[in-house]
Amino acid sequence: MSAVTDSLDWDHVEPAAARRLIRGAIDAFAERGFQATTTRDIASRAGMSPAALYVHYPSKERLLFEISLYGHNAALEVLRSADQGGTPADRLRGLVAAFTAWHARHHTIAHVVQYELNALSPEHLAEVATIRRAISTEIEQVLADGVQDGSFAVPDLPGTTLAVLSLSIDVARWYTPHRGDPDALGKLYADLAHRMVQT
Amino acid sequence: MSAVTDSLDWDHVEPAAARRLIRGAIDAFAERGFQATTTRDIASRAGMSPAALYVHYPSKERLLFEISLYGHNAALEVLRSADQGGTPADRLRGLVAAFTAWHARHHTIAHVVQYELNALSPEHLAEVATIRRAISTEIEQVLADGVQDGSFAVPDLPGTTLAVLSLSIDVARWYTPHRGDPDALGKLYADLAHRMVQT
DNA sequence: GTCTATATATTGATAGAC
DNA sequence: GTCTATCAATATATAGAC
Repeated sequence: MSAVTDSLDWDHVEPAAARRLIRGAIDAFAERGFQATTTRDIASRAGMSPAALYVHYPSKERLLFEISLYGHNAALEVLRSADQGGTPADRLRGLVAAFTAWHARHHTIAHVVQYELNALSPEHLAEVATIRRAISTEIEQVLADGVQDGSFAVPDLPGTTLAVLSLSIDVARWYTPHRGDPDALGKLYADLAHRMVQT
Repeated sequence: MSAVTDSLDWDHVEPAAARRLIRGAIDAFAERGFQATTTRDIASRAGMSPAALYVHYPSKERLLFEISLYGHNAALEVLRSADQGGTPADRLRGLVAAFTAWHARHHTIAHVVQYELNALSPEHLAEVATIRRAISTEIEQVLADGVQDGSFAVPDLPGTTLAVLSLSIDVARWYTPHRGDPDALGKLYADLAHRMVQT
């Protein structure tokens, strides 16, 4: 995984105060949830007064949207970068390993991305849902390719796609750094996902 | 699955007003999350004033605890009832099918059970965590038995236990009734889980 | 662009009548 | 056991000085 596609340091956010707010919001949302997080808490983590937050973002929801949008795009990019060609088996293993490791390595933002969707406005949710469909399609296409060339047996393609995605996504629910190396977890899950579909 | 062990109609809660509060709270917590749910909303769903809630429960958190405790016990009971003996493969398939179908059929309460843990008080969380460990042990033991008799190949027992649990638990995140029959989903996931570990 | 101070709304929970 | 009325705390967001 390249350093660029895995970059989640929010260096593109300017000025630095806005970046501190994003980082503070991610930590707060992941720890306590969107609704339980106060703007005072976010501002405090960024080292400023509650009022200063509104110079950079018009609402708490907008902060969540920026995080969710960029996080979803980062996850999609990781998947696409991981598709290195080769047999469907190789490709599936690469996708699952990368997607799983991403959810472990970036478990804080991944938690916000996967479990705070219902706090988004309907318009913002729709925008994020487009990216989620693209993520799902990446997995489904590889499974379909494996069925096509006979290397996979998948009686229920949508259901199995969802199951493979579930495996990786649920990592954001339980992962903490003390639970092991993200890449090792990625390899384990790549193996398990491959076994689920191989002929 | 017997009607008794799958019963989640809260008939044991008396009087009826308290039962209406529990049911209203489950729907509200699942729809909006614990923090975003107001006591007014819960009372309104139960057809009473906000003040009447406190006659039956001392706090909003206590309502969540009652739901979480009973929900966890119901999930554990479903797992234990599903262990009908036989080969490790038969037992694993039975456990995964039942546990998955339960999360689909009772996706509303399952969502509260799985995703509102951090809203519990430390004491209440500790009580629920005991049940969660028992649930995990049920799966782990069957996998260990399969390794023992040579029918399963599981290089990482804790990691694979977590992966099997993830598959079922994540159902509570995405399932809605229009996404298919709970029992059919259970059978699909039983098959996928079995393939993950079979030699 | 940050601050202090505050407007305005809403929250969880309580008091007291019936 | 339910109600109306309300308290006290806290929330998001804004006003205006610097």
